[in-house]
Amino acid sequence: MEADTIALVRGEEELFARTAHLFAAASEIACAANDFSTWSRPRPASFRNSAPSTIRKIYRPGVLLDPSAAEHLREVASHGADVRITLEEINETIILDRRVVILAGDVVDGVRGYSVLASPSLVQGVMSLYEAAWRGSTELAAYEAGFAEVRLLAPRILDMLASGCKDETAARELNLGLRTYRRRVAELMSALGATSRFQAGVRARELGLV
Amino acid sequence: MEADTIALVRGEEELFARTAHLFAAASEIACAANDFSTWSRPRPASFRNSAPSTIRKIYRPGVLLDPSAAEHLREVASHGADVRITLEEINETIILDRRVVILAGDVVDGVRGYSVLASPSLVQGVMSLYEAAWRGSTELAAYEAGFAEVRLLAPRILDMLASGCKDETAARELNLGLRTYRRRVAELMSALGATSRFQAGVRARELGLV
DNA sequence: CCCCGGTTGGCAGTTTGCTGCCATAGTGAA
DNA sequence: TTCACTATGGCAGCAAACTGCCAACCGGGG
Repeated sequence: MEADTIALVRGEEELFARTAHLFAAASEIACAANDFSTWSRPRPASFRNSAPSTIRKIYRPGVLLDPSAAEHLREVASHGADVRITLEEINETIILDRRVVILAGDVVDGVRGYSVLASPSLVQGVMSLYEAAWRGSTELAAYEAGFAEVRLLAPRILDMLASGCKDETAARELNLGLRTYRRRVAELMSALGATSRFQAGVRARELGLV
Repeated sequence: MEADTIALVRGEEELFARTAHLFAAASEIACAANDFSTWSRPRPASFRNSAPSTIRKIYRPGVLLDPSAAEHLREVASHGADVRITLEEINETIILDRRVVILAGDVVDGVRGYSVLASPSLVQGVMSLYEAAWRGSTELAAYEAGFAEVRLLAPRILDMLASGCKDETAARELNLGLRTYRRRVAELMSALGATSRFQAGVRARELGLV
């Protein structure tokens, strides 16, 4: 892959086929993802012949609502990766050794497209954006500390929301004040990165929480 | 299975294993389902040794939003089945030859439970409810006639909703009046059988529409 | 004991979403 | 053209949801 090429790749299989050697050789990996389905597919161990010195990952808070996903994140973090949580919308991104950038694009016909960039100036630009996002995000452990409590109530809130009943009914059902219930819903929506209840419903379903 | 037995079955596999002979022998099948994942799994042709004389199916309007599901429904209908659409919430049900009732229950640990009833009085009761639902529903073809137009706009409405923007913004984006946009949303929600936007988001995602 | 930081929930005001009503405009049939 | 029917969208009133403010209510230190 030449240094100034922009390669368009369709599907994760092709992506990994063409970038396996880069992953294998990378000593520094930085990535960002909105949900957990991206970049998280287990890859053959053969792809990895030496542990990269630094791994940085940025996720949306929503992934923490899925217990197994949260567990996986903690696992990764305990192996030396830096995992952070951001409240902002973020494009799915991988940066290898500050030299190659992989940007996820749209899904057409069920397969996602990826752009692989190696041009130094482009990589430089993406890298600075990534750094900004990184600075604006929170360490996983710190975030989780204040998040554990929300998770306790979240499933029941989600059940109420998904049942289609109105806030007043749901609050009564959960023995909460209307104000408190709505506070919880607001926290939940912020955790899901949603700005409308419809969107929150979609994301909750995407994460398999309902 | 004795005539006055209520059998509880866990999972579709067990259900079909225990009722395959009933399906094979049935000359009249009536069923109702909210979405398309139930009862629609293709079954081995060996289960069927003579075509039932009448097949009746009731679905929620939401299934028509999924093109492939709608196509499948038309296919079934063209083979002689009576397919209808109802606006009401409806429990997943199968009635075989007016003698055996299968009612879907809750999902626990990922597998759905089913109750198989053969008691004449119970079957009678369920049957009358089914008939009521049947009378209150609309022939597929008739329903689709007035539905085609909604489907034209639905994807864009869904995109707007899923993007989290507010109605005013979405209406502008689609060159619609606010009133008309909200009318479309209301139609869509009714089609999805949702009473809140959160619920609509969940169902839209369930149907893979976003 | 008091003080503190945090949570709760009532109240009120604002925003957003919902719907009936109706004037208007377009379309097709008689 | 005239009539009937339907879609549109503005308006108004209402319902639901969001939010700031604040008083009340906890535990845990001092």
